Amino acid sequence: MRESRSGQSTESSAPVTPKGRSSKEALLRAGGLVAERRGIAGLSVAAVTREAGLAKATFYVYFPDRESFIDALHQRFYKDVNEAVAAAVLGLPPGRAQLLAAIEAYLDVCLENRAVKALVFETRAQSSLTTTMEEREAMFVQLAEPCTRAMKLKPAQVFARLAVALASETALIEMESARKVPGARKAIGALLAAPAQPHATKLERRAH
Amino acid sequence: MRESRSGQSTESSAPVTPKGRSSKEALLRAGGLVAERRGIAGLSVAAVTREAGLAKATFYVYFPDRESFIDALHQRFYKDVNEAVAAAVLGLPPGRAQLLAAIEAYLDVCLENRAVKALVFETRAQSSLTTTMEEREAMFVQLAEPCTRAMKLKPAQVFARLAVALASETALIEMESARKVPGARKAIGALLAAPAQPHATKLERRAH
DNA sequence: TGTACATCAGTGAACGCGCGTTCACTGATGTAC
DNA sequence: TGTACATCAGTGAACGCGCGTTCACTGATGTAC
Repeated sequence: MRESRSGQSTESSAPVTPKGRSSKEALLRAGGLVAERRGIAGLSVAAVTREAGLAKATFYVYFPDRESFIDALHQRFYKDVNEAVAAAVLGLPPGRAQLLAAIEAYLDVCLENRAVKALVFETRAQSSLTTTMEEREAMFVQLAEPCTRAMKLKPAQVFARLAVALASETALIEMESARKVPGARKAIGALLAAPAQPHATKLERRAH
Repeated sequence: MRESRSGQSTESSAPVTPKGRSSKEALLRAGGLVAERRGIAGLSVAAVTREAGLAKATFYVYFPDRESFIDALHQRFYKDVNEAVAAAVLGLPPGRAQLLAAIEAYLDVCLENRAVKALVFETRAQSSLTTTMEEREAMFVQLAEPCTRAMKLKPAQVFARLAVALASETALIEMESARKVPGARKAIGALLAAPAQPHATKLERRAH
C-alpha cells in the first residue's frame, strides 16, 4: 500500500546494514529448513524465528506479515529457476531440444533448493496463492508452450501443461532420493519423443 | 486405540438409526463442499458443522477428531475410484489399453467428485498424510506398473509414476473447466504411445 | 577527546482470535411390564 | 393404556492452546561539533 522507496511489496523495509541483511537472510534460510521439515502448515512465524535464533518480533522488522514471507521464498526459488532456464535455452530455437534443456535446468535447480521446491509444490495445490505467485506458476507453461507448438503437439497448451507436470513429478522423484535420477530424466525425453500423429493412439507399433 | 466393535478407526461410533446415518452423511457432504471452497486449511470442524447445519459438538458424535474426518473423505474417494477402475479394466491384460482405460475411469470419477479430488491433490503434497492415506496414494502407481512393464517402458516404476502424474494433471485441467477435456485425454494417449527405444531421445523423427 | 544525537537492529510481553476438543446436559424414540 | 427405563442423537457453553501481530522499549553504531 505505502512502500515508499523500494516498491517491493514483500518487504517491510530493506535492511541497510550488513547485520540487518544477514538477519533477513537467516530468516529466509530458516524458512527453507522449516518448510522442508514441517511443510507450509508448519511454517509459522514462531517456528521460523526459533530456527533463526531471533525473537518473533524481529520477523516483523523485515517482513510485513507471514504471507509476504512465503511469497518472498517463492520469489527466490523462481528467480533461481528463471536464470538457470534462461541460460540453458540460450540460442536454442523453440522445440523439443529447448524444452528438454529447460527441464534439465529446472530439475538441477530443484535439487539445490529441495526445501523450497517442496513448499512450491504444496502452495500450488492451495487456494492461498497470491496473484504474483499464480503468475510465476503460469510462467512454466508459457515457456513450454512455444516448444510444444513447434513440436506440432495439439492442443499445444495442454501438452505444455503435461510436460510441466512430468517435470514436476520427476522433481519429486529426485527429491525423494535426494539426487539425480537419470532414468526419470530419460523417461521424460522418451515420452516427449512421441510424434503427434492423430492415429498414433490407435496403432500398435512394436507388437506385430 | 479402543474401538471395540467396528474396528474402523475413522469412526467414533457408527450411527444406528436412519437419522444418525443421515447426519453423518450430511457432515461428509458438507466436508466436500467446504474442501472445494476453502481447501484443506479451511476444512475446520466449525466450517463443516456450520455447512451441515449441526452443532460443533455433533461432529464428535461421528468422528473421533478432525484428522479421522479428512481420512474418511479420502477413503470414500478412493473407494469410488477403485470400483470404477476395476470395472473399466475387467478382462483387459496389463498394457497400454488397460492403462488408458484405467485413466479414463479415473478421470470420470474425478469429475464426479470435484471437491474431494481437490482435497486429495492438496493432501498429497503435505506431510500430514496418514499411513493409510499414503498407502491409498501408492495404489495408483502399483496399478499402473504392470502396464508400463508390459509396454516395455523402463524403468517401469518411474514410467508408472509419470503416467499417474499425467492423469492427475489432466484431472486438474478438467476440474478447472468442470467438464471433460477430450484434447487432454487424447494427449495422454499420444504421450503414452511413445515406443521406449533407447535412442528415441536422440532421434528427430519428422524433421528431416 | 568528549558528548549529544540520529539511526537502525532487535526484543519481551502482551493482545485478540479461531481453532480442536470436552463437558454436562436435553429431548426424542422404542421397548418392557 | 400408562409408566418406567434404556438408548441414541444432538447441543450450548466453556476449555486451553498456538497462532499472527503489535507495542513500548533497549542497545549498539556512526556522525557532528
